[in-house]
Amino acid sequence: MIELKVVRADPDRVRESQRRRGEDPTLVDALLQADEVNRGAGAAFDRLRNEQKELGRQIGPLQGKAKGADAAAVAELEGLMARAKDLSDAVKVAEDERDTADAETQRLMLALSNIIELDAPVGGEEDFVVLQEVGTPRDFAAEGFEPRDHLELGTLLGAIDVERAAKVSGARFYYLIGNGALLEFALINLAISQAVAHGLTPVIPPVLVNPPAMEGTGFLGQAAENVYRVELDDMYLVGTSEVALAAYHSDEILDAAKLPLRYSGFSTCFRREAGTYGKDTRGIIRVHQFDKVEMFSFCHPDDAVAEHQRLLAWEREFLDSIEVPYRVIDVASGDLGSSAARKFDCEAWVPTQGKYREVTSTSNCTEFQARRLSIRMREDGVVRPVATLNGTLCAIPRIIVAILENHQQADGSVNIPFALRPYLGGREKFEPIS
RNA sequence: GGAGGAUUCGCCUAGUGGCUUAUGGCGCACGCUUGGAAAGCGUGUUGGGGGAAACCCCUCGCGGGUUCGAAUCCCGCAUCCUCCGCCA
Repeated sequence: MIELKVVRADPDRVRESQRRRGEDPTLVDALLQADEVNRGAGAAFDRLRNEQKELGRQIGPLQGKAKGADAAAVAELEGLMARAKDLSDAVKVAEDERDTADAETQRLMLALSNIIELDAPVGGEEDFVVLQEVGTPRDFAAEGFEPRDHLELGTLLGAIDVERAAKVSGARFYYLIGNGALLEFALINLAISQAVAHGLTPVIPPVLVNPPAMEGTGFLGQAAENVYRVELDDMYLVGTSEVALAAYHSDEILDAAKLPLRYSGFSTCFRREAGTYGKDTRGIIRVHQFDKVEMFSFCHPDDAVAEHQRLLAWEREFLDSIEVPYRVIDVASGDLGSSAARKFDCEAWVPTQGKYREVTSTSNCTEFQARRLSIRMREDGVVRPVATLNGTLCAIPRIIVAILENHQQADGSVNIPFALRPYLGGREKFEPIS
């Protein structure tokens, strides 16, 4: 959530942010009104409660005197008790009113998305700005053969089996087998060693989390329909290890001098992919379950923009090392998640689709998640929220798509990028199985 | 799944209904002392909200209840520990 003081002091800025996102700007006005009511109710409760406590302090000693059969004390006590009784009722009513007003304010606070960075391009999904293109797509026509798509290649190589996965789990599932499984392990090893080389702490987090963790990271808002819920136990399967990494330091006050704290989480990710019927039905581009190495940083809010660039650079380093053409885009305001103030995606070239497809994504969530999860820092005695940022290092299926399609040869074999070879026993290529 | 125990400030801890405005220690910060340090002494040290300020309110795992008044009594839940059962 954003800071209530900002909403009070500069409501126009928040309205503009909502507008650019294509979300409701009148939420701001509803919130301001709820806040007004809430503060009034809070002050009323405080006053009554103060009076009640003061009265309570008089009753105690008086009861001692009254026991000594002091008639005046008994009379006074009766008077005080009568007033205290009335006050008690009034306090309960005031407390209910305050709680109601507070819950409404809180509800609206949680409904507001993060304030976007003003430099982000304005518009919808198609209004992104291309920041950079790296590498050149191969000219398969010039090479004299028609490229196979990743599923055909994966099947030839004995690396991917979606037919049997459909039998076992249904649509949008897959087996990585043989070379496919080995490729995943190699990718993870490469990603983690790069992360460790940059000083990130590797983490294997839980993938089943409780409601506050999910809510705090911002995935129960507009993204809720894509989250798997384990109803019997009131838990959620994470769609990204970002959830477990962000919540790792929840309810903590970190030492500002020790920031940034950087982690790289490896976990399985689960996504319902609701509302994507008919999209990417072939292959493993859009699946319900996949493994991913994710970077996560808790940093000083003043450093967040620079940290965002750092995460982007590390994403690019990984893509460079698997030698596929890609571009970097600045995601438009209407396509940001509710937590993100700014988002950059890296999209790898997919030859058989003739276009770039998202493979990694990095978001600056500023203090939005930290407020919800209560992750703060102490700096010169002052306590304030940290900034959180996340970025994909390697989302397995899409990286596999990019590698298979971009490094394929006419005979159906696939050259292994140099950086991966050490993690595959020095092999240079995957060959079709007989 | 069953039975017991625990949960108070960064850590340890006192606290069985009203002088609790929560005790003491460790740690930490600042100061005094010192040639310098240690020790010693003094002061400060949970978060959050409201208010111009004085100050007020909330916060003793969480949620209810009893009461004029709850860290304290009652009920429910969560987490952790021990034992039993089951199990990778």
